[in-house]
Formats: sequence, structure tokens, C-alpha cells
Amino acid sequence: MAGRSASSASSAAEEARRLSTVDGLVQLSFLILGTLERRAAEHGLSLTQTRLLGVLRDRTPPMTELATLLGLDKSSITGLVDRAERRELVQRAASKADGRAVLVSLTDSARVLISRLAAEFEADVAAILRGLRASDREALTRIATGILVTHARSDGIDLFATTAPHPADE
Amino acid sequence: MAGRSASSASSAAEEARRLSTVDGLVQLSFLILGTLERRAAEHGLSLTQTRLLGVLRDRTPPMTELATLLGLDKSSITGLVDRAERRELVQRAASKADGRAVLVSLTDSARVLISRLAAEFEADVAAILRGLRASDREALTRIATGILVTHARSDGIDLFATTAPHPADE
DNA sequence: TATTGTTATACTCTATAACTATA
DNA sequence: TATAGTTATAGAGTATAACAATA
Repeated sequence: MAGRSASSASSAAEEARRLSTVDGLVQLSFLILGTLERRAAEHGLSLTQTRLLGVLRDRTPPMTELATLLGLDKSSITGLVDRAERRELVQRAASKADGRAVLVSLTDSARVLISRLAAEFEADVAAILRGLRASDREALTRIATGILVTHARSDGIDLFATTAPHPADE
Repeated sequence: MAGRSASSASSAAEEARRLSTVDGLVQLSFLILGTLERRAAEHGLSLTQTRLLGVLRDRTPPMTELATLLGLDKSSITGLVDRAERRELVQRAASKADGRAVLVSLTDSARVLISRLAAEFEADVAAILRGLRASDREALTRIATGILVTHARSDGIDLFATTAPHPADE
């Protein structure tokens, strides 16, 4: 479980052999996302704002689709986009195809910001993986990818699909 | 980056080969912690409350140590413990060793709750890993553990240490 | 009628700064 | 003086319910 640790007091290396798969995955996840969170905070971004910008790198979706992509209620998206718009990271535009819809897109300054963040975070991850043998690094990527593909399938979600905009909004 | 996806529209399996190590790790982390978050929410627990309970499974620390363990400011801990106490998940007790300190411990009902949650989440993780070959499951655990041990060392933190209480508070 | 988005409201989570009590 | 903890305050993030505009 999150934060759980063994009760005895032997060395880390020794205890680690007893780390369960669940504990290992959870702690690794906290390590990865905690690292991203700290690095993003240096640029004044929360993890949620970072996800928003990340999702918008190759999409210009309406609010409702953003809600689906981020797994949030549409009312939460309103505030999220409000705050990002106030900082000139995203912009809203009326859809020509649907008079009710509002399309959200990244500003140029957000693109610069997120590229810099991505480069820094890539270096962070490289540092975290530095101790691994090349074969283990490769295995980790392969296994992670396999899990994600299987999981996306079982959910009926295509992780990689970019929803095509209505022709009128191209 | 978080949420980044390839721009073309071929099949998931095909695209997946191009998922970078960083993207794979971030998406896997969101999948794991998102799963934990959803399962915890069924019991009315946020991820933060779950971490709090997890940390308290084998410790009865003062507030300040809790702040260190969770990486939060001590003022945040006050509210966190307040809300958990209101729900009778934790209890505060004066330290006999230090008149300023307040020791936090789990209630019996929280122990029941967190055990149930741990069992459910373990099943969730098993389902997520179901598609993997046994050798890959084993490799994943071994690699994750290796990363965590190395990282804990480089930070001078022992992930597994349980801070010994003052003798007067045993 | 159904859908898209916003608003009103309420709660959790988080930090900074100022404070009290004890060491 | 320094440390442990709380309080006051402010802001982000989230959901539910009610609403307006459009389909």
C-alpha cells in the first residue's frame, strides 16, 4: 500500500527484496509523478495544468472532450481552462461546426513552456533510471507499453487516437 | 509528456512501439495511482487520506514527522489529521516525552478499512498485470525495486525505516 | 428533448505567515 | 532562542445541481 513499509529495521537493500509488486508499482508511480510535479512547479504549473497542456499539444478539443480526456467533470474543466486562460496558456474559440461548443487550444508561449518542461523532465527520468542496466531500461519500457496497450484495449479506449475535428473547424 | 500522444492514427499496438520511456512511465504511473484513487474513493478516501493511513500502519509519529513522511507543510498536516480525526480514522495523543508533540495513530476502524482497500487494490493491480508473462511481471517488480532502492540511497532516505519512538512513548 | 458549457456552492488539499506553548 | 503545533487566510482543484443557449 501507499507508504507502507516493512516493520523490521534491516538495510534498504535487504528489505527491498521483500517489496511486493503492488508496493513497488505504487512507490515508483509516486516517485515519477512527484518528480514531474516538482519540476512543473518550478514553472508555476500544477500536475493538473501540466496534464491539460500535455493533452492540448496535439488536439484542439471542445470542453466536453477535454473532460473525458482528463477524467474530470465538465464543470471542473471550466475553472481549469479559466485559470490557464488567465495566464495566457490556452485560448477559447467558438466552434464553427457547433454553436454550443468551445474549442480550446494552446498558445505559443505555452508551447515554449511545455517543451522546456518536457526536456527537463526527460533528464529527471534519465537520472532516475541511470542505475539500471540498458537491458532493464529497455525491458521496463517494453513492459510498461504492453500494460498500457492492453489496458487501453480493455477499456475500449485508444490511447493514441487524436479525435478528428469537424471539417468546419479544421 | 503527460497525455501526449502520437499524431497519426494507426492502431494502438503499432503506435505503442513508439511510446517513449518517459511517456510510458508517466502513463503507467497515472494508471496505477488513478486506479488507487478510484478504489479509495469508493471508501470515501482521497489519495492523500489513503497515504496518511498507509504511513500510519506501522508508525505513531508526531505531526512534524508526518509532514516529512508525506512531503507536506506541517500546517497542511493539521487539517489533514483534523478531517481524518473527525471521521474517526486517526486519533491524537499527547507525547509523554515532549510536551509540545502530538502523536498520531490509526483507529481500529481505519485498520479494517485500509485492509479491505489494500485487498481490493491488490486485485486491481493483478488485473492490470494479467496480460503479462510471469517473467515480465517478475522483471517489473525487480526493476521497480531496484530504482526505488537506488533513489532512496541517493536521497539519503531509507524508504523502509520506521523511526523509533522515544522510550517514554513506547 | 438532449447536449454544451457556465455558474453557484461546498469541500478537500495545499502553502505562507503569524501565533502559542514548550524545550 | 528554537521547535511543535495551530490558526487565519488565500488559492487550486474537484463534484453536484441548476441554468442558458443551441442542436
